[in-house]
Amino acid sequence: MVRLREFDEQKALEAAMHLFWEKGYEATSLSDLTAKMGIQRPSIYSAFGDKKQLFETALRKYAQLHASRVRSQLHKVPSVKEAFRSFFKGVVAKEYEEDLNRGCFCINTMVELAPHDTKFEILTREHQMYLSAIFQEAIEEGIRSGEINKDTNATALAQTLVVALIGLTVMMKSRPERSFVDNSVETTLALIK
Amino acid sequence: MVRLREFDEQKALEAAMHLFWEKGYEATSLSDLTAKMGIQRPSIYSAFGDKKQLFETALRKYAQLHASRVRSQLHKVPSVKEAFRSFFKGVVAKEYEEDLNRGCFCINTMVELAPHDTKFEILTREHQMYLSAIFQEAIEEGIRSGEINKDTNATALAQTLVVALIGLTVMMKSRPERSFVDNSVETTLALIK
DNA sequence: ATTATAATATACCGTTCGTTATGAAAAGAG
DNA sequence: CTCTTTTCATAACGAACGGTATATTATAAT
Repeated sequence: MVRLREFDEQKALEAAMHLFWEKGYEATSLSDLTAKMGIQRPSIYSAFGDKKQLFETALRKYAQLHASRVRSQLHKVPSVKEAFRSFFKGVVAKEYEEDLNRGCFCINTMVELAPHDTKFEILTREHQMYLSAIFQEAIEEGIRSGEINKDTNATALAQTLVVALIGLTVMMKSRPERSFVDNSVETTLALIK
Repeated sequence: MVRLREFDEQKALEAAMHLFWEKGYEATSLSDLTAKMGIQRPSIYSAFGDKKQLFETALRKYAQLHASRVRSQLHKVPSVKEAFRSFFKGVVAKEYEEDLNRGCFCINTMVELAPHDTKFEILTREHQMYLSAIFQEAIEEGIRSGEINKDTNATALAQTLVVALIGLTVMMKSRPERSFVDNSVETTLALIK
């Protein structure tokens, strides 16, 4: 039992995550990975397995970070309606600030891998379900506090907001005029009554 | 001047379109293409140029077919509201009927290529703008006929429906329970008042 | 029938792909 | 120090990639 690992496994994984996030699975080569992760090929294989396994590990890490980020963003403001508004506006603002348009790693994977790989179909579906549950809890809290109409179908509304979020994120990859997404956000938020 | 082309160029292009649609750009190889198109590599290059050019031609063909299909679907029923309902329900039904989940070729390209290739950023954006214009015209017709509230912002509503359509199409790639998308469709359609 | 031209089919090009065998370097255990 | 074990770096593996040179086949014009 000797010679400890010289590289930071979590740092290397984050580098891989950002690379797969930006370029997708197929378009990311092992040469890209070794360059950005700062380690050699055999180190990748010994620490993370093959390319698909590394991708899966990176995606799981992303999903965790993303879910906790969404959860905290939604509870930053006392008003639920304002929380959703600032959340959606934040997503839009962030995407328009960046030069490169990475969107959401999970959504990218839903498009690239989910249709041909059951493992990623399940993984991405469960993440969306989790987001939907987060949304639903916030909505139900708004109903209890009287901020949201009490005959609101919280489940259906949460699911609709998840779909809208996906649509927005994908739409922004084609860089439409800002007004397009702004209009869409405002119109969608009007569903929270 | 001599020896006419033995293969049907449009048939070959359609085969390429379905292949790129199903697998995306990177995951589709020239061997896949020659197999499905029924022609050899040099025939592809002489008739369609390189892989990227063939992809672009296939996507343009898809966009034309898709736009005309959407337009006709939206004008099949006299009531605009019912037209949108049957359109969205048709999209959902079709996707759940199929074994393989291809989604929309243009949306797939928005995710895979638009962020890294300006040509496809523009091409996919313009298609979404065109769809939005088709939606908007239908909404305005509904306003004129009195079926839709006259203080409706037709532009914003059309843009919102496009975003919802994208979100639905992508979400279905993870094969969620049918109720998820059904709820989402109904809630979104409620925006047309 | 011969010639010229274009489309086919075969086979191969150099690269790059994901993966791994090999050996040197490093460090705790005896 | 010596042994043992794991990590690291180099380099190579076969396979598949996108793309093309070559030669054969087929046809319209002369």
